[in-house]
Amino acid sequence: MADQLGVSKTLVSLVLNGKGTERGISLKTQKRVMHLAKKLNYNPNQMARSLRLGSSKTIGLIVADISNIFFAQIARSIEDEAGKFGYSVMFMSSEEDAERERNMIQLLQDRCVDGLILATAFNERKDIQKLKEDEIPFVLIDRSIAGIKTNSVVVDNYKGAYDATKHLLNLNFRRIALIKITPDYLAPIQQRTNGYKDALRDGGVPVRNNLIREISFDNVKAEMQEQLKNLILEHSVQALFFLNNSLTVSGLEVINKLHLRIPQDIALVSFDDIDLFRFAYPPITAISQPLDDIGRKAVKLLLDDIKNPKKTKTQITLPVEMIVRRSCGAFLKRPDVLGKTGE
Amino acid sequence: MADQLGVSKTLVSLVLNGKGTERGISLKTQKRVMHLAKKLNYNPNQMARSLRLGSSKTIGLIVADISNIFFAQIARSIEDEAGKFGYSVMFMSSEEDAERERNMIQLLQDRCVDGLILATAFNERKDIQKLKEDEIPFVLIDRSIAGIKTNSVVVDNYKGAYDATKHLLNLNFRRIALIKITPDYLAPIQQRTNGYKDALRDGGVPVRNNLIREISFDNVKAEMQEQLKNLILEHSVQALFFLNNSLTVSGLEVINKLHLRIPQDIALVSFDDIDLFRFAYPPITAISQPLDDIGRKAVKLLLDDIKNPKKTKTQITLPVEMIVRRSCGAFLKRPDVLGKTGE
DNA sequence: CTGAAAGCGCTTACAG
DNA sequence: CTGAAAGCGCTTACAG
Repeated sequence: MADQLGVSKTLVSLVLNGKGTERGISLKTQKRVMHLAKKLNYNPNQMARSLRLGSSKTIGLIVADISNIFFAQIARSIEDEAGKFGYSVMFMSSEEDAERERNMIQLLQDRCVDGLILATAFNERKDIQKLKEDEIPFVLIDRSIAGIKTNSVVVDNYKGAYDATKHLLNLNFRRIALIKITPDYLAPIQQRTNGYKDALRDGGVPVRNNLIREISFDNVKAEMQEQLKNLILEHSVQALFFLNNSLTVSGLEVINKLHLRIPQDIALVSFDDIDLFRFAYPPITAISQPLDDIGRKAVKLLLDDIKNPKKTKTQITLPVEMIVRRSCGAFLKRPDVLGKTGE
Repeated sequence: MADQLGVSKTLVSLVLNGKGTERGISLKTQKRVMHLAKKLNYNPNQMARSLRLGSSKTIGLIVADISNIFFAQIARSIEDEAGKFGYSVMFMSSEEDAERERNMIQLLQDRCVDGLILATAFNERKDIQKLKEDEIPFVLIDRSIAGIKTNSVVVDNYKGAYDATKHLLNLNFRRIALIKITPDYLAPIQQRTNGYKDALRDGGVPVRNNLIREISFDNVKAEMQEQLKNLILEHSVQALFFLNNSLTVSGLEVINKLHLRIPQDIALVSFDDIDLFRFAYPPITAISQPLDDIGRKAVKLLLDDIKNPKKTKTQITLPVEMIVRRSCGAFLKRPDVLGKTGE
């Protein structure tokens, strides 16, 4: 510590925290302190600081899998936005496992994060309720939990799915399968499923439950193959609606392996758009989400909440956009396609 | 604190840290402590612990951009491996900016990380030298720094680039351009460039410096368009070798826009393989890197170094693999292609 | 077998 | 205008 100056650490601390003038410390002394601090490249130990202040200037981020481009991109914007306000971020991947997530939250709390951003795998209110009771600031992204008021920034899943399904319907597809991921209690999955069902009904097409399939998060490859084979070969499905990007990628793989042509043999739409879909053959029609915005808004909400824990929580729903490419034959509309897909 | 038991916090601390028996605390007391700890869901404050112990069980990760799938995947495996040993990871994106990176290292040090994993943007030995002097454990990934012994895990860039170029040569391409990113002082870029040059020379093709182009990290889109146009239209380039995945993606975009066919009008190879390339049309031939292995090995090296700072540093070079797909016409070898590409 | 005390490096209420 | 002291929540050397 800089008692090389013959002053107390109190004084140094005061000056370094910008409370110099406020506390009436002579400008001369302030200058001296600042100067030496710079020269010594002195930075206060954040650990000690945090311990004293009870705030670590760190936020925790838990997502299903940081290597999924969807979350990676959100993580990037969170890091960026948080950084502007002097916050660092610690990330963890829950792998859609609630128990793992519980541990991670504990870990993060032990590390005294000031707040949490969660794409939570929790289905029950209980866990979230606990967070509220513990009064740790947090905001839910991507997935909200029904029946409990929290900060959240999600996307209009219902509309996205409705639009995607309607798009398929407009192109005269009738046998449209839905491929979702388990755990399927997650809000977005349910909302998307509802959008699909309602669009079907509104289009006069009955919802067939055997065209709705679930694939588990940790065994996508094997199950996808099985399900698609069954769906396409035995249930004459004409179009596929995948509920997230990894599902679509994996589906694409299987379709290739089966030597099926898109959209002639099978059409498809993806919820969640990634670079790959622009370059795939053919380019994939997808519902695109405003990832940067999700991250940015989440940080804003969180920092507000940290500063002002008593304020009422706010729910943000961001719009999605359908990017029509060629995986449904939208730009083709050749009679043979139409003929084939009509029922 | 659990003085509900009528014992001292010394005792509690001892028991919780597994030093109970070693210190001869009665099993009965130990049980009682453990029990209450569980019941109260008591977890020691890591902040205080770290302050006392001088170790935070946290590692810092700095990469150019966490949203690049290349780094995201490495981050995932780092998180995973580190987690197994009770370490959490804090990440930051340097955007290839050395000054930014310097700040981040400082930030991370202030936060008392136990060690650093860096895909560094530094070109000078100086910065790395400083890390060594400060005796903060670290390991370099993806990029090593010439002339200084540090822990590092990188990939055989020279061989990857050599193979890719030779592959192109074997298919009778002669006018092969190299697209790299600036800053181009980064070791991998240089090594890859050398691999390209040597393969050319060994194949009896002179190295033409005007076929080697640089694109800056923060302005890829605009520059790519300009460079490719010039290269293809004015320098009759037949094949493109992109030095990383974002370059390739951006290149693909421009090629599409120019309505050029791959590989008939222009062939290409990418260093670094991503999902997209399997599904692109046509699928892209690429040099694939063992991402998980990079992350895992980096963590191992780092934890070793933390435990044993005096040990000599170790350099790991992992092999790469060329995945031949169809962007060079490898599977076609139609006479017209061969004829067209011969010089 | 168990506990009182010191100290990790800060910040801030209090006193002068 | 400046400083001594307490305290954030731990761990550990020391004493009994």
